[in-house]
Amino acid sequence: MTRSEENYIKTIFHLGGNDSISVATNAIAEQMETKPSSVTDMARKLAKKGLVNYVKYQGVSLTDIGVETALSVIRKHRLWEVFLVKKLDFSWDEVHEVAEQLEHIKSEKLIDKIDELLDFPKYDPHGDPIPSKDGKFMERDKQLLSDIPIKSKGVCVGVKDTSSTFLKFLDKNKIALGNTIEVLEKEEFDQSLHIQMDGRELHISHQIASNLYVKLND
Amino acid sequence: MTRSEENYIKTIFHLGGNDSISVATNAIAEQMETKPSSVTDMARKLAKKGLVNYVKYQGVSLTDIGVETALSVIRKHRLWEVFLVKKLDFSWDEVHEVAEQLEHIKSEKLIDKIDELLDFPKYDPHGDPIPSKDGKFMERDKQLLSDIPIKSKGVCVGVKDTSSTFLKFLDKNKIALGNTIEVLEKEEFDQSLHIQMDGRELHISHQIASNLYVKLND
DNA sequence: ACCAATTTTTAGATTTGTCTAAAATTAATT
DNA sequence: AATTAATTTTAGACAAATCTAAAAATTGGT
Repeated sequence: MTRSEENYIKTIFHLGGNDSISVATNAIAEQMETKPSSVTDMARKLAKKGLVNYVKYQGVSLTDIGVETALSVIRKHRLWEVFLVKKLDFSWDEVHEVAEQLEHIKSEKLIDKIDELLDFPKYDPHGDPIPSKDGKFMERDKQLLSDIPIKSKGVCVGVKDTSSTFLKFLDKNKIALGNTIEVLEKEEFDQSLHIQMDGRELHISHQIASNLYVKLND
Repeated sequence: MTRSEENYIKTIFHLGGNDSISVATNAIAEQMETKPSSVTDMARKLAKKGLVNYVKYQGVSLTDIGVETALSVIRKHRLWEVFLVKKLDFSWDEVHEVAEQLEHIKSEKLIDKIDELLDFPKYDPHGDPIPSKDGKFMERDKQLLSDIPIKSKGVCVGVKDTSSTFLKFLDKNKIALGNTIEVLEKEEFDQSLHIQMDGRELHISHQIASNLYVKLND
């Protein structure tokens, strides 16, 4: 597995989801900031290796081995992110780039030891689940803050947008994973929300609410 | 800097030393297990980038910038080795391969934080000095065990051969860096040594003694 | 100083991953 | 259903890093 192959597999997984729905050449190209013709070439190559199903003009889907490979890379990416935040005091908006490099390091022992050092974390700094060594992968029961009814209470468990600008905005407003949230009121006009977060009242736009994941209290 | 360029620079440094003596194309090729013609190509490329001095048929030497680059890669390599041993319980014969990969990760913040996490170590697990952030690099005052006079006392501070077989041999015989050493007797016939190491007496061959570095007591 | 052996370079080919521009296919619209 | 629009593939080219085989330069020995 070359670095490039791993990146394609990862992208196909992110676009096609766990069930490995067929993904369009163009979509892959756009996501990876490359050209559709390059994607076609790689699709052929990965198909020959048995990592994807590829039929001309009908997009690409991951095989079982492809999914396994994707999960292994994603596991590494997310574990490194946790490492950077927990052990080296990186902030959550700085980890992505570096993890993009570290995820390609080839050593099973290394990543297992990192996992152990971190005490087997279940989620990365953005709230995304970390696949286990054997590729199990528990998507948390969560909803967008913008989708939950008024008066409901929950805990902030993830972000949808992981861009540095958004994450820094959250930091500035002391919105962090683990914070409790109650929706007090919803403005009909612009869908903005009045919420209570860890005690203090806050007014947030729909834009923000639709990029924050909440786990409702049971 | 591509990974390949960094590996060439590192090899030229190791062969040419700090003072950047001119290194033969063939020597580089042999060390890197590649072909001389490939080295020639890379020599041109690195010369154009200002990292080496290269004159046809007269070998390659590092420029100041080349030395700086080499030290930066070596610093990363050795810090990662310390990390693997101290934080992840790798043994000293397992670290090289993985460090070969990790040394190419591009993030100044990452390596500085690793340095800090390890409390700014001065030496790697094999006793080799770790260059500082600004490229300072203190070679320890040390001698081969095979070269020091009878009755002299010192501390084991490094290994010359870092092969897995040698390191495992040392482990098996409980020879470790930091152990005290006194040379009791030298066998004229085969240059083998009777030594005292951390209290117990040991008989070691010339082969072994000529791959162990000792710092004499003052 | 010459010849032979060694080292180094050149020339041309290969692989991987990428690109552009043109052709082929599929999808959408009237 | 025919034509236009969008997507996807093909064909051919390129850069990086490597290789082989042949040519050129250097070195060593006498």
